Amino acid sequence: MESLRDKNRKPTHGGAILREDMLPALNITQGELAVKLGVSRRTISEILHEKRPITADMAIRIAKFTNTTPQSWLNMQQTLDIWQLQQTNAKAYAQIERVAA
Amino acid sequence: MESLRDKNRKPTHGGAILREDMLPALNITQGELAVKLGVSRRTISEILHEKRPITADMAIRIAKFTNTTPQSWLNMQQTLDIWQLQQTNAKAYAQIERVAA
DNA sequence: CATTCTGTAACTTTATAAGTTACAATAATT
DNA sequence: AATTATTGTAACTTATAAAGTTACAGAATG
Repeated sequence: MESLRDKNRKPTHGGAILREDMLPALNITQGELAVKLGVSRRTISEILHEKRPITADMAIRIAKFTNTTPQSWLNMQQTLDIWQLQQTNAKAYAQIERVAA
Repeated sequence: MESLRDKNRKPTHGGAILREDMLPALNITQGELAVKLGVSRRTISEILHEKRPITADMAIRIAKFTNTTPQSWLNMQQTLDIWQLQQTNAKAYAQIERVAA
């Protein structure tokens, strides 16, 4: 079974939102965006391709430029980070026992 | 003016919750907690003293052990990260202009 | 007072975000 | 079609920081 709310589904990367929704609307090149945000073109490119996380610093920059909140970007990243760790560290986490409620 | 909701106030570190609420209730030593979570005693000590962030990995470990959610711990950390960056990088962020809505 | 627990210094290892430069490939413009 | 702009990415470097280990002094506990 699959659905939009499938918990096992890989969460959305902020870069996808940026790439699919924000950038087209802004009508701006990656190079221009990089200058606006004060980062390198490479950083922008890699975020758009979901090759690196949106860090707290990047979230603040993107948020300011786009009139959104840093939290909205970081929450996405966080959800993804947790999902990824649960995949890669499943064994380690399975060893942790819950305390009695 | 100061209040609990003061936006300029430094946000709470997850370590404070752990130190003040969770640990006392659990009746467990730092060393024991470290073993339970599968990390070093030093890591626990420093988190309790708010000397390091609660990373995604730590959030998952703490959450599993205490029957809470990784998100709740990471959200706190995130809010703190953003607050701290806005203090230290204020100049850089001030340079970023907002796009026309 | 003896044992346990805690804080932290010193040091090492590992990971990774981010920058710069460069170049080939693709896309857009005239 | 030819020119120019834009993009993706490799190679390399730098900087930061999370986490571990060991060790020891001081505080707390029994």
